[in-house]
Amino acid sequence: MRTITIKDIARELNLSTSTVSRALRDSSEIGIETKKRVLELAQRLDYNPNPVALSLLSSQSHDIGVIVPEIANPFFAIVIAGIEDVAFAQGYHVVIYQSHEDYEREVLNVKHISNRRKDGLLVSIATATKDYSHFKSLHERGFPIVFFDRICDEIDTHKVLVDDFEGAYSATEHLIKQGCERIFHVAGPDHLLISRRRLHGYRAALLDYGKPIQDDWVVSSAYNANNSLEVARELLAKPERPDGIFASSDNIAIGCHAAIIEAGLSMPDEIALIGFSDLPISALLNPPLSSVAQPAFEMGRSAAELLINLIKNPGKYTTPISNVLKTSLMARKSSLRNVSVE
Amino acid sequence: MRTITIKDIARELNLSTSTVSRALRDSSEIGIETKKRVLELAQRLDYNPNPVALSLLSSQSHDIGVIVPEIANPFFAIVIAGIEDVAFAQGYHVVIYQSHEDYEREVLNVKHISNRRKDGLLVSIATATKDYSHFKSLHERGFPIVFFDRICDEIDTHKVLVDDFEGAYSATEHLIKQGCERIFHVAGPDHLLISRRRLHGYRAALLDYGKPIQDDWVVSSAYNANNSLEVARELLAKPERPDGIFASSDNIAIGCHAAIIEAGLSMPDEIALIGFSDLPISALLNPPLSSVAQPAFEMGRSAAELLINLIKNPGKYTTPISNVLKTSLMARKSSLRNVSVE
DNA sequence: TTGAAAGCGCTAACAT
DNA sequence: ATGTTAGCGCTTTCAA
Repeated sequence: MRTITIKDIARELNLSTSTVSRALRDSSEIGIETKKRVLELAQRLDYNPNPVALSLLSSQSHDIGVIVPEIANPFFAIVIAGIEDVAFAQGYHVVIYQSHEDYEREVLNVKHISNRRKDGLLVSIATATKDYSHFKSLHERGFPIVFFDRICDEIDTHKVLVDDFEGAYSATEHLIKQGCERIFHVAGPDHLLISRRRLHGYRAALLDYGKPIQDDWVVSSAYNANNSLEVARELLAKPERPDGIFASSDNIAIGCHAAIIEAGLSMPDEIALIGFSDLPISALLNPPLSSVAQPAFEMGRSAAELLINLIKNPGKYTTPISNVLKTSLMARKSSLRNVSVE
Repeated sequence: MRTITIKDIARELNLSTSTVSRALRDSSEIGIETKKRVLELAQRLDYNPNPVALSLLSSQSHDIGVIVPEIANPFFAIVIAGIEDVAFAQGYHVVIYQSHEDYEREVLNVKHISNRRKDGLLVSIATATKDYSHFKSLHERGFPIVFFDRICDEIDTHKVLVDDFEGAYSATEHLIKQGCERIFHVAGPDHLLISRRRLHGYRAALLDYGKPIQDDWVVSSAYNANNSLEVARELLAKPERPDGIFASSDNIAIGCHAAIIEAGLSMPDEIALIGFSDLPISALLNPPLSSVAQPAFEMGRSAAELLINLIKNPGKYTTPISNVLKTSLMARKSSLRNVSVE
């Protein structure tokens, strides 16, 4: 697997490597004739500069690292597509890392990213993470970081998120307007900010509409369908069932959806259901799942733009931006009862 | 962002860099005392070897590249999890590339992988790819490649796949045994081997059971639910509807599922449906989707093992292995009619 | 047991 | 307009 280097070209053309290097980078101080000869040979030999050497020289890799909990979660897959969209156009390559919701793994990922001289980091933190020092020390060393979705409030850098409170509020409001009286919330893990904000939105809506707030109407689930399926089964087995459920994510909602069907209950009449994120699959369920749509692709784009900005202006202190994106309510059959128009 | 190098340690300890290097690698020719001092200081300074320098030196990156069409496809996400499982344990890092089913993109990915001195490549080819020369030239230069799932027959290297023919055969057989008479097949794109093999399995089963084979009972769809939803809508609008559908993948089946519900047809009584892959979501649909399960995680593990083997034994010619994994039929409500037991 | 020097591929002063 | 030299961080002969 011998690869062509600048040396090969120099030898063949009886030039020094620096001349070749300059010719290749189209430097103005190289003779037009020489330039042509170099370019032609490079072309013929299929010369490719060795990025590793470049990286060693410049301490830049033109790679940006992205840590997400799971790529299998379509929400993150779409965010990544948005990130790649911007990064690719700017000449950066996106290296994807999965924390698998595990703290140790996340720490390892961060270490890898820092050691491998990635130019920056985009991250949505793992459920298990309660200590943020691995991010903090990186940030303090001046390493460009942007948080998205599952952000960390303790670190003063750019963030991209949606208005979780408002999204949750409108989802709950929607259930209220559909005539639901016993609205439960299947929340995400407590310590994640998004879980708490969505919970607060749920509570605020109930409060505003004069509905009782019952602590035992809120149960918690991991952000995946397997876990929520179990949680929902228990919920539905209780004597006092909900007649409406707001799930903290679509994955959670999908588990609830399956549990409701399994229990032989009708949706939305006996139980109305709404999720959060509007995954592509949601509209294809039976009945189609209502959800609070998040602009995942746009979130990825925005995060990448902010990060690249940070990378290109090193040291320059810029006030951290928190870009809060809008959600929109997608009301579908899983929650739309035949009530008088709102 | 100054980072600690071997030089810093050498200076501080009044040693040469080579001594430090040797001490760090626990060379036997270094005094026990010196070793201790070096190790301690390295620890205290949080020294991390620069992998970029190592990579330039050794032409190895300890990275392996994986190209998949889309990480948003849960099948590939699971395969990747399997790959990471093996790679991680062997000290390799997995760099994920998406072709987005696009040929140009795939070529770029291959180029990146080769330029960046990745140690090997695992790949499942894009739908749009009809020319394999980018893989061929890499392979001819001795670069380790293993294909999985969407393999390329023209290149003589390790492959990991499932028995698509048999899986498709048993799915079709299952529909026949459920009493279906008009079994349609929503196939994948023609030129993909997996599509063709599944189509052949479908045909073979019909033939064996003395059922007619009708060309217009086979329609083609991209491997995603959006496209298959449209295809299925057309199918169901025709005067002579199917009473059974075998879809070439679960994503395709999910679109069909939604179309069948949308058309108000009952599943499995009016139309029985079965897919291929058994994605995690499939069992959660309403009605739950029957499918041919593929061991995706195992496929990833096997592919990674074969690749690392190839990497560790460079040049050594080994007869290419095709590891064909078993599928298993998951019969669920979308196809299970109340017929006498098979 | 340790050090000096060369080199991986490339670029950027600093010559000429 | 082109060449020489040094160096990015590290390992590895070769010397001592």
